[in-house]
Amino acid sequence: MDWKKIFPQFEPGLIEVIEKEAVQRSFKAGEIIMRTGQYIKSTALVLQGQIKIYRENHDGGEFLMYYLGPGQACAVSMICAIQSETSEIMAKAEEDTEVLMIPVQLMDDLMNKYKSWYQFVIQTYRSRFDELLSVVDNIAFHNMDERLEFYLKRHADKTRKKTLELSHQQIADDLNSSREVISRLLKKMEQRNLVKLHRNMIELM
Amino acid sequence: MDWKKIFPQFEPGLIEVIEKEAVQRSFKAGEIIMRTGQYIKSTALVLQGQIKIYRENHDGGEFLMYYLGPGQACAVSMICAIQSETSEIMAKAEEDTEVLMIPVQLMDDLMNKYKSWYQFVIQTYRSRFDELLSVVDNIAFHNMDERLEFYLKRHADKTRKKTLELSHQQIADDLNSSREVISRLLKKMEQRNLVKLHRNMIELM
DNA sequence: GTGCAGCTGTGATTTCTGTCACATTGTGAG
DNA sequence: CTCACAATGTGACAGAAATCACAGCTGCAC
Repeated sequence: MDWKKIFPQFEPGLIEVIEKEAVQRSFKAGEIIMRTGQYIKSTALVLQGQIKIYRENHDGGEFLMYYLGPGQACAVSMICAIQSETSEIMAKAEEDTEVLMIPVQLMDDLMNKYKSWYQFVIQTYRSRFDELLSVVDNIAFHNMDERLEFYLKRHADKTRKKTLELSHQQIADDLNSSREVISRLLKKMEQRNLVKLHRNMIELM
Repeated sequence: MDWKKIFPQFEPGLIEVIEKEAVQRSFKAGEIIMRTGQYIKSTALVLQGQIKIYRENHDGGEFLMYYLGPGQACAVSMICAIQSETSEIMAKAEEDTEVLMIPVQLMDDLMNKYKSWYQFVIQTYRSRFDELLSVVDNIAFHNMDERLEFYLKRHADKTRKKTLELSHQQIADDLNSSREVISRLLKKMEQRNLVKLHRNMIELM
Protein backbone atom coordinates (compact mmCIF):
# COMPACT_ATOMS: atom_id res chain seq x y z
CA MET A 1 0.00 0.00 0.00
CA ASP A 2 1.55 3.25 -1.10
CA TRP A 3 0.89 5.61 1.78
CA LYS A 4 2.87 8.46 0.22
CA LYS A 5 0.01 9.10 -2.22
CA ILE A 6 -2.29 9.67 0.72
CA PHE A 7 -0.03 12.31 2.25
CA PRO A 8 1.32 14.04 -0.86
CA GLN A 9 2.15 17.18 1.10
CA PHE A 10 4.92 15.48 3.09
CA GLU A 11 8.46 16.46 2.14
CA PRO A 12 11.09 13.87 1.12
CA GLY A 13 13.11 13.97 4.34
CA LEU A 14 9.99 13.47 6.42
CA ILE A 15 8.89 10.55 4.28
CA GLU A 16 12.23 8.91 4.83
CA VAL A 17 12.00 9.17 8.60
CA ILE A 18 8.46 7.86 8.66
CA GLU A 19 9.41 5.04 6.35
CA LYS A 20 12.11 4.04 8.79
CA GLU A 21 10.43 4.58 12.14
CA ALA A 22 6.71 4.15 11.71
CA VAL A 23 4.84 0.88 11.95
CA GLN A 24 1.86 0.00 9.83
CA ARG A 25 -1.01 -1.71 11.57
CA SER A 26 -4.33 -3.19 10.52
CA PHE A 27 -7.57 -3.19 12.44
CA LYS A 28 -10.63 -5.24 11.63
CA ALA A 29 -14.04 -3.58 11.42
CA GLY A 30 -15.38 -3.18 14.94
CA GLU A 31 -12.03 -3.45 16.65
CA ILE A 32 -11.30 -0.93 19.40
CA ILE A 33 -8.16 1.03 18.60
CA MET A 34 -7.99 3.11 21.72
CA ARG A 35 -10.00 3.32 24.93
CA THR A 36 -10.59 6.01 27.49
CA GLY A 37 -7.76 6.14 29.99
CA GLN A 38 -5.37 4.15 27.84
CA TYR A 39 -1.80 5.33 27.67
CA ILE A 40 -0.84 6.68 24.27
CA LYS A 41 2.42 5.52 22.74
CA SER A 42 1.95 6.70 19.19
CA THR A 43 0.06 8.97 16.84
CA ALA A 44 -2.07 7.34 14.20
CA LEU A 45 -2.27 8.42 10.56
CA VAL A 46 -5.15 6.83 8.73
CA LEU A 47 -4.29 5.21 5.41
CA GLN A 48 -7.48 3.33 4.65
CA GLY A 49 -10.88 2.78 6.17
CA GLN A 50 -12.77 4.80 8.76
CA ILE A 51 -12.15 5.35 12.42
CA LYS A 52 -14.93 6.49 14.69
CA ILE A 53 -13.92 8.81 17.51
CA TYR A 54 -16.41 8.91 20.35
CA ARG A 55 -16.90 9.56 24.00
CA GLU A 56 -18.10 6.93 26.41
CA ASN A 57 -20.21 7.53 29.47
CA HIS A 58 -19.72 5.85 32.86
CA ASP A 59 -22.92 3.85 32.33
CA GLY A 60 -22.42 2.69 28.79
CA GLY A 61 -23.80 5.65 26.85
CA GLU A 62 -21.89 6.58 23.73
CA PHE A 63 -21.61 9.81 21.85
CA LEU A 64 -20.13 10.15 18.39
CA MET A 65 -17.73 13.02 17.87
CA TYR A 66 -16.35 12.49 14.40
CA TYR A 67 -14.88 10.12 11.88
CA LEU A 68 -11.33 9.95 10.59
CA GLY A 69 -10.71 8.88 7.03
CA PRO A 70 -7.63 8.34 4.86
CA GLY A 71 -5.20 11.24 5.02
CA GLN A 72 -6.39 12.32 8.46
CA ALA A 73 -4.89 11.92 11.89
CA CYS A 74 -6.16 11.82 15.42
CA ALA A 75 -5.67 15.23 17.02
CA VAL A 76 -6.21 13.80 20.47
CA SER A 77 -3.43 11.29 20.01
CA MET A 78 -1.11 14.03 18.80
CA ILE A 79 -1.80 16.26 21.73
CA CYS A 80 -1.57 13.45 24.20
CA ALA A 81 1.44 12.01 22.45
CA ILE A 82 3.39 15.21 22.70
CA GLN A 83 2.78 15.28 26.40
CA SER A 84 2.71 11.52 26.87
CA GLU A 85 -0.67 11.58 28.49
CA THR A 86 -3.63 9.26 28.44
CA SER A 87 -6.51 9.29 26.03
CA GLU A 88 -9.86 10.83 26.93
CA ILE A 89 -11.71 9.27 24.05
CA MET A 90 -12.52 6.00 22.37
CA ALA A 91 -11.48 5.08 18.84
CA LYS A 92 -13.02 2.21 16.95
CA ALA A 93 -12.46 0.94 13.43
CA GLU A 94 -15.73 1.31 11.54
CA GLU A 95 -14.41 -0.58 8.57
CA ASP A 96 -11.26 -2.62 8.08
CA THR A 97 -8.62 0.00 8.60
CA GLU A 98 -4.95 0.57 7.93
CA VAL A 99 -3.01 3.06 10.03
CA LEU A 100 0.54 4.24 10.29
CA MET A 101 1.70 4.47 13.89
CA ILE A 102 4.30 7.11 14.61
CA PRO A 103 6.06 6.74 17.95
CA VAL A 104 5.58 9.51 20.47
CA GLN A 105 9.27 10.20 20.85
CA LEU A 106 9.53 11.39 17.27
CA MET A 107 6.86 14.07 17.54
CA ASP A 108 9.01 16.90 18.90
CA ASP A 109 11.75 16.20 16.45
CA LEU A 110 9.45 16.05 13.44
CA MET A 111 7.76 19.27 14.49
CA ASN A 112 11.07 21.06 14.59
CA LYS A 113 12.65 19.64 11.48
CA TYR A 114 9.87 19.31 8.95
CA LYS A 115 7.72 22.23 7.98
CA SER A 116 5.25 19.96 6.20
CA TRP A 117 4.77 17.92 9.35
CA TYR A 118 4.34 21.01 11.46
CA GLN A 119 1.70 22.26 9.07
CA PHE A 120 -0.04 18.93 8.98
CA VAL A 121 -0.27 18.91 12.77
CA ILE A 122 -1.58 22.46 12.94
CA GLN A 123 -4.08 21.68 10.21
CA THR A 124 -5.21 18.62 12.12
CA TYR A 125 -5.72 20.59 15.33
CA ARG A 126 -7.64 23.18 13.45
CA SER A 127 -10.04 20.85 11.70
CA ARG A 128 -10.69 18.63 14.73
CA PHE A 129 -11.30 21.70 16.86
CA ASP A 130 -13.75 22.99 14.28
CA GLU A 131 -15.45 19.65 14.14
CA LEU A 132 -15.82 19.61 17.91
CA LEU A 133 -17.27 23.09 17.74
CA SER A 134 -19.92 22.03 15.29
CA VAL A 135 -20.72 19.06 17.52
CA VAL A 136 -21.21 21.42 20.45
CA ASP A 137 -23.40 23.64 18.30
CA ASN A 138 -25.53 20.72 17.36
CA ILE A 139 -26.32 19.42 20.79
CA ALA A 140 -26.52 22.87 22.35
CA PHE A 141 -28.85 24.46 19.83
CA HIS A 142 -30.71 21.74 17.99
CA ASN A 143 -33.39 19.17 18.71
CA MET A 144 -33.05 15.52 17.91
CA ASP A 145 -34.80 15.80 14.53
CA GLU A 146 -32.26 18.33 13.26
CA ARG A 147 -29.37 16.45 14.82
CA LEU A 148 -30.54 13.31 13.04
CA GLU A 149 -30.62 15.07 9.68
CA PHE A 150 -27.16 16.46 10.28
CA TYR A 151 -25.92 13.04 11.27
CA LEU A 152 -27.27 11.37 8.14
CA LYS A 153 -25.80 14.04 5.90
CA ARG A 154 -22.43 13.79 7.54
CA HIS A 155 -22.49 10.04 7.23
CA ALA A 156 -23.40 10.24 3.55
CA ASP A 157 -20.55 12.69 2.98
CA LYS A 158 -18.05 10.41 4.64
CA THR A 159 -19.03 7.29 2.76
CA ARG A 160 -19.91 9.09 -0.49
CA LYS A 161 -23.02 6.99 -0.79
CA LYS A 162 -26.67 7.87 -0.80
CA THR A 163 -27.58 4.61 0.86
CA LEU A 164 -26.53 4.31 4.46
CA GLU A 165 -26.20 0.85 5.92
CA LEU A 166 -27.20 1.57 9.45
CA SER A 167 -29.70 0.17 11.89
CA HIS A 168 -31.83 2.54 13.91
CA GLN A 169 -30.13 1.24 17.01
CA GLN A 170 -26.68 2.20 15.74
CA ILE A 171 -27.85 5.72 15.01
CA ALA A 172 -29.46 5.98 18.42
CA ASP A 173 -26.17 4.93 20.03
CA ASP A 174 -24.16 7.50 18.09
CA LEU A 175 -26.57 10.26 19.10
CA ASN A 176 -26.94 8.96 22.64
CA SER A 177 -30.65 8.64 22.12
CA SER A 178 -32.99 5.63 22.00
CA ARG A 179 -34.03 3.42 19.15
CA GLU A 180 -37.73 4.25 19.33
CA VAL A 181 -37.09 7.98 19.08
CA ILE A 182 -34.91 7.54 16.02
CA SER A 183 -37.43 5.22 14.38
CA ARG A 184 -40.20 7.75 14.84
CA LEU A 185 -38.15 10.66 13.57
CA LEU A 186 -37.05 8.66 10.54
CA LYS A 187 -40.68 7.84 9.81
CA LYS A 188 -41.46 11.55 9.87
CA MET A 189 -38.55 12.22 7.52
CA GLU A 190 -39.89 9.56 5.20
CA GLN A 191 -43.27 11.28 5.19
CA ARG A 192 -41.50 14.48 4.20
CA ASN A 193 -39.84 12.53 1.38
CA LEU A 194 -36.34 13.14 2.69
CA VAL A 195 -35.48 9.46 2.99
CA LYS A 196 -36.71 6.00 2.10
CA LEU A 197 -36.47 3.37 4.80
CA HIS A 198 -35.41 -0.22 4.32
CA ARG A 199 -34.17 -2.90 6.61
CA ASN A 200 -30.65 -2.02 7.78
CA MET A 201 -30.50 0.67 5.15
CA ILE A 202 -31.58 4.25 4.70
CA GLU A 203 -31.77 5.87 1.31
CA LEU A 204 -31.29 9.61 1.11
CA MET A 205 -33.43 11.45 -1.43
CA MET B 1 2.05 45.66 34.76
CA ASP B 2 4.75 43.04 34.82
CA TRP B 3 3.52 40.41 32.42
CA LYS B 4 6.69 38.32 32.67
CA LYS B 5 5.61 37.09 36.10
CA ILE B 6 2.45 35.72 34.53
CA PHE B 7 4.35 33.71 31.96
CA PRO B 8 7.41 32.61 33.95
CA GLN B 9 8.06 29.71 31.59
CA PHE B 10 9.00 31.95 28.68
CA GLU B 11 12.69 32.04 27.80
CA PRO B 12 14.66 35.31 27.65
CA GLY B 13 14.88 35.56 23.85
CA LEU B 14 11.16 35.05 23.53
CA ILE B 15 10.44 37.68 26.13
CA GLU B 16 12.55 40.14 24.20
CA VAL B 17 10.65 39.56 20.96
CA ILE B 18 7.29 39.85 22.65
CA GLU B 19 8.42 42.97 24.45
CA LYS B 20 9.27 44.50 21.11
CA GLU B 21 6.43 43.31 18.90
CA ALA B 22 3.39 42.74 21.06
CA VAL B 23 0.81 45.35 21.95
CA GLN B 24 -0.94 45.52 25.26
CA ARG B 25 -4.65 46.25 25.19
CA SER B 26 -7.35 46.82 27.77
CA PHE B 27 -10.98 45.80 27.58
CA LYS B 28 -13.72 46.99 29.89
CA ALA B 29 -16.02 44.48 31.55
CA GLY B 30 -18.70 43.48 29.05
CA GLU B 31 -16.77 44.53 25.99
CA ILE B 32 -16.76 42.13 23.05
CA ILE B 33 -13.21 41.19 22.13
CA MET B 34 -13.97 39.03 19.16
CA ARG B 35 -17.10 38.04 17.27
CA THR B 36 -18.07 35.14 15.09
CA GLY B 37 -16.80 35.62 11.57
CA GLN B 38 -14.34 38.33 12.47
CA TYR B 39 -10.94 38.20 10.87
CA ILE B 40 -8.16 37.41 13.33
CA LYS B 41 -5.04 39.51 13.25
CA SER B 42 -3.42 38.47 16.49
CA THR B 43 -3.31 35.95 19.27
CA ALA B 44 -4.30 37.11 22.73
CA LEU B 45 -2.47 36.26 25.94
CA VAL B 46 -4.48 37.10 29.02
CA LEU B 47 -2.65 39.12 31.66
CA GLN B 48 -5.46 40.11 33.96
CA GLY B 49 -9.20 39.60 34.24
CA GLN B 50 -11.43 36.95 32.69
CA ILE B 51 -12.49 36.35 29.13
CA LYS B 52 -15.56 34.34 28.36
CA ILE B 53 -15.42 32.21 25.23
CA TYR B 54 -18.82 31.24 23.90
CA ARG B 55 -20.77 30.22 20.87
CA GLU B 56 -23.64 32.26 19.51
CA ASN B 57 -26.69 30.93 17.78
CA HIS B 58 -28.33 32.46 14.72
CA ASP B 59 -31.30 33.52 16.83
CA GLY B 60 -29.52 35.01 19.78
CA GLY B 61 -28.96 31.92 21.92
CA GLU B 62 -25.62 31.76 23.71
CA PHE B 63 -23.64 28.84 24.96
CA LEU B 64 -20.66 29.14 27.28
CA MET B 65 -17.63 27.10 26.38
CA TYR B 66 -14.99 28.20 28.83
CA TYR B 67 -13.22 31.05 30.55
CA LEU B 68 -9.69 32.29 30.03
CA GLY B 69 -7.79 33.73 32.96
CA PRO B 70 -4.32 35.25 33.48
CA GLY B 71 -1.57 33.10 31.99
CA GLN B 72 -3.89 31.54 29.44
CA ALA B 73 -4.36 32.09 25.75
CA CYS B 74 -7.10 31.61 23.23
CA ALA B 75 -6.49 28.36 21.34
CA VAL B 76 -8.95 29.34 18.67
CA SER B 77 -7.09 32.54 17.95
CA MET B 78 -3.82 30.64 17.74
CA ILE B 79 -5.16 28.11 15.32
CA CYS B 80 -6.90 30.71 13.23
CA ALA B 81 -3.94 33.04 13.47
CA ILE B 82 -1.53 30.50 12.09
CA GLN B 83 -3.77 29.99 9.11
CA SER B 84 -5.10 33.55 8.98
CA GLU B 85 -8.66 32.44 9.14
CA THR B 86 -11.75 33.86 10.74
CA SER B 87 -13.05 33.20 14.21
CA GLU B 88 -15.87 30.75 14.87
CA ILE B 89 -16.51 31.92 18.39
CA MET B 90 -17.29 34.96 20.51
CA ALA B 91 -15.00 36.36 23.18
CA LYS B 92 -16.20 38.82 25.79
CA ALA B 93 -14.41 40.43 28.72
CA GLU B 94 -16.17 39.29 31.88
CA GLU B 95 -14.19 41.70 34.02
CA ASP B 96 -11.88 44.53 33.13
CA THR B 97 -9.20 42.71 31.25
CA GLU B 98 -5.63 43.22 30.08
CA VAL B 99 -4.31 41.24 27.15
CA LEU B 100 -1.12 41.05 25.18
CA MET B 101 -1.76 40.92 21.44
CA ILE B 102 0.81 39.04 19.41
CA PRO B 103 0.63 39.66 15.68
CA VAL B 104 -0.20 36.69 13.48
CA GLN B 105 2.91 37.02 11.35
CA LEU B 106 5.12 36.20 14.33
CA MET B 107 3.50 32.87 15.14
CA ASP B 108 5.42 30.65 12.74
CA ASP B 109 8.69 32.23 13.67
CA LEU B 110 8.12 31.96 17.40
CA MET B 111 7.09 28.34 17.05
CA ASN B 112 10.31 27.51 15.28
CA LYS B 113 12.70 29.51 17.39
CA TYR B 114 11.46 29.24 20.93
CA LYS B 115 10.90 25.91 22.59
CA SER B 116 9.05 27.55 25.46
CA TRP B 117 6.60 29.16 23.06
CA TYR B 118 6.11 25.92 21.19
CA GLN B 119 5.34 24.16 24.43
CA PHE B 120 3.01 26.90 25.54
CA VAL B 121 1.03 26.60 22.32
CA ILE B 122 0.83 22.82 22.53
CA GLN B 123 -0.21 23.07 26.16
CA THR B 124 -2.89 25.58 25.21
CA TYR B 125 -4.29 23.32 22.49
CA ARG B 126 -4.31 20.44 24.84
CA SER B 127 -6.14 22.14 27.68
CA ARG B 128 -8.72 23.87 25.47
CA PHE B 129 -9.40 20.63 23.67
CA ASP B 130 -9.88 18.89 26.99
CA GLU B 131 -12.16 21.62 28.16
CA LEU B 132 -14.26 21.33 25.02
CA LEU B 133 -14.42 17.59 25.57
CA SER B 134 -15.79 18.04 29.05
CA VAL B 135 -18.34 20.51 27.69
CA VAL B 136 -19.47 17.94 25.16
CA ASP B 137 -19.70 15.33 27.91
CA ASN B 138 -21.84 17.61 29.93
CA ILE B 139 -24.47 18.42 27.38
CA ALA B 140 -24.42 14.95 25.86
CA PHE B 141 -24.78 12.95 29.05
CA HIS B 142 -26.20 15.17 31.75
CA ASN B 143 -29.48 16.84 32.60
CA MET B 144 -29.81 20.48 33.43
CA ASP B 145 -29.54 19.93 37.19
CA GLU B 146 -26.14 18.28 36.87
CA ARG B 147 -25.00 20.78 34.29
CA LEU B 148 -25.95 23.57 36.66
CA GLU B 149 -23.93 22.05 39.50
CA PHE B 150 -20.96 21.61 37.20
CA TYR B 151 -21.32 25.20 36.05
CA LEU B 152 -21.40 26.59 39.57
CA LYS B 153 -18.38 24.55 40.61
CA ARG B 154 -16.40 25.63 37.60
CA HIS B 155 -17.32 29.23 38.23
CA ALA B 156 -16.27 28.98 41.84
CA ASP B 157 -12.95 27.45 40.79
CA LYS B 158 -12.27 30.24 38.35
CA THR B 159 -13.02 33.07 40.72
CA ARG B 160 -11.72 31.26 43.81
CA LYS B 161 -14.72 32.42 45.75
CA LYS B 162 -17.54 30.55 47.42
CA THR B 163 -19.95 33.34 46.66
CA LEU B 164 -20.88 33.74 43.03
CA GLU B 165 -22.20 37.08 41.90
CA LEU B 166 -24.56 35.93 39.21
CA SER B 167 -28.21 36.47 38.40
CA HIS B 168 -30.32 33.50 37.42
CA GLN B 169 -30.72 35.06 34.00
CA GLN B 170 -26.96 35.14 33.39
CA ILE B 171 -26.67 31.48 34.29
CA ALA B 172 -29.58 30.60 32.04
CA ASP B 173 -27.87 32.41 29.17
CA ASP B 174 -24.60 30.60 29.69
CA LEU B 175 -26.35 27.25 29.72
CA ASN B 176 -28.69 28.20 26.89
CA SER B 177 -31.65 27.54 29.15
CA SER B 178 -34.33 29.77 30.64
CA ARG B 179 -34.43 31.77 33.80
CA GLU B 180 -37.40 29.94 35.33
CA VAL B 181 -35.75 26.55 34.94
CA ILE B 182 -32.58 27.76 36.62
CA SER B 183 -34.52 29.39 39.45
CA ARG B 184 -36.37 26.17 40.16
CA LEU B 185 -33.28 24.01 40.03
CA LEU B 186 -31.45 26.39 42.33
CA LYS B 187 -34.36 26.22 44.77
CA LYS B 188 -34.03 22.44 44.77
CA MET B 189 -30.32 22.73 45.39
CA GLU B 190 -31.04 25.05 48.28
CA GLN B 191 -33.41 22.46 49.74
CA ARG B 192 -30.59 19.93 49.50
CA ASN B 193 -28.38 22.40 51.35
CA LEU B 194 -25.92 22.70 48.49
CA VAL B 195 -26.32 26.45 48.13
CA LYS B 196 -27.81 29.47 49.80
CA LEU B 197 -29.60 31.93 47.53
CA HIS B 198 -29.43 35.69 47.78
CA ARG B 199 -30.22 38.48 45.41
CA ASN B 200 -27.60 38.55 42.66
CA MET B 201 -25.50 36.14 44.63
CA ILE B 202 -25.24 32.42 45.22
CA GLU B 203 -23.36 30.99 48.15
CA LEU B 204 -21.88 27.52 47.79
CA MET B 205 -21.96 25.32 50.86
C1' DG C 1 -40.42 -26.49 6.70
C1' DT C 2 -39.52 -24.62 12.15
C1' DG C 3 -37.56 -21.68 15.26
C1' DC C 4 -34.88 -18.00 16.76
C1' DA C 5 -32.76 -13.55 16.78
C1' DG C 6 -32.48 -9.09 15.35
C1' DC C 7 -34.90 -5.17 13.16
C1' DT C 8 -38.71 -2.13 12.96
C1' DG C 9 -43.40 0.04 14.13
C1' DT C 10 -46.58 1.90 17.61
C1' DG C 11 -49.22 3.20 21.72
C1' DA C 12 -49.20 4.64 26.54
C1' DT C 13 -46.92 6.94 30.12
C1' DT C 14 -43.51 9.83 32.51
C1' DT C 15 -39.90 13.10 33.05
C1' DC C 16 -37.55 17.06 31.79
C1' DT C 17 -37.44 21.48 29.87
C1' DG C 18 -39.18 25.60 27.84
C1' DT C 19 -42.82 29.11 27.75
C1' DC C 20 -46.43 32.19 29.30
C1' DA C 21 -48.53 34.74 32.84
C1' DC C 22 -48.28 37.04 36.89
C1' DA C 23 -47.14 37.93 41.80
C1' DT C 24 -43.63 39.35 44.96
C1' DT C 25 -39.45 41.38 46.64
C1' DG C 26 -35.29 44.13 46.82
C1' DT C 27 -32.75 48.30 45.51
C1' DG C 28 -31.40 52.57 43.89
C1' DA C 29 -32.63 57.27 41.91
C1' DG C 30 -34.92 61.17 42.67
C1' DC D 1 -40.70 58.05 50.86
C1' DT D 2 -42.09 56.68 46.32
C1' DC D 3 -41.57 54.99 41.98
C1' DA D 4 -39.52 52.22 38.65
C1' DC D 5 -37.10 48.44 37.46
C1' DA D 6 -34.60 44.40 37.88
C1' DA D 7 -34.45 39.91 40.13
C1' DT D 8 -36.88 36.20 41.84
C1' DG D 9 -40.85 32.83 42.90
C1' DT D 10 -44.60 29.98 41.16
C1' DG D 11 -48.40 27.76 38.76
C1' DA D 12 -50.21 26.08 34.42
C1' DC D 13 -49.38 24.18 30.18
C1' DA D 14 -46.96 22.34 25.88
C1' DG D 15 -43.62 19.77 23.54
C1' DA D 16 -39.52 16.78 23.22
C1' DA D 17 -37.56 12.70 24.46
C1' DA D 18 -36.92 8.51 27.29
C1' DT D 19 -38.98 4.33 28.75
C1' DC D 20 -41.96 0.32 28.80
C1' DA D 21 -44.62 -3.01 26.58
C1' DC D 22 -45.62 -5.57 22.67
C1' DA D 23 -46.48 -6.91 17.92
C1' DG D 24 -45.05 -7.88 13.34
C1' DC D 25 -41.55 -8.83 10.10
C1' DT D 26 -37.16 -10.63 7.83
C1' DG D 27 -33.68 -13.54 7.27
C1' DC D 28 -30.73 -17.11 8.72
C1' DA D 29 -29.53 -21.75 10.86
C1' DC D 30 -30.88 -26.18 11.23
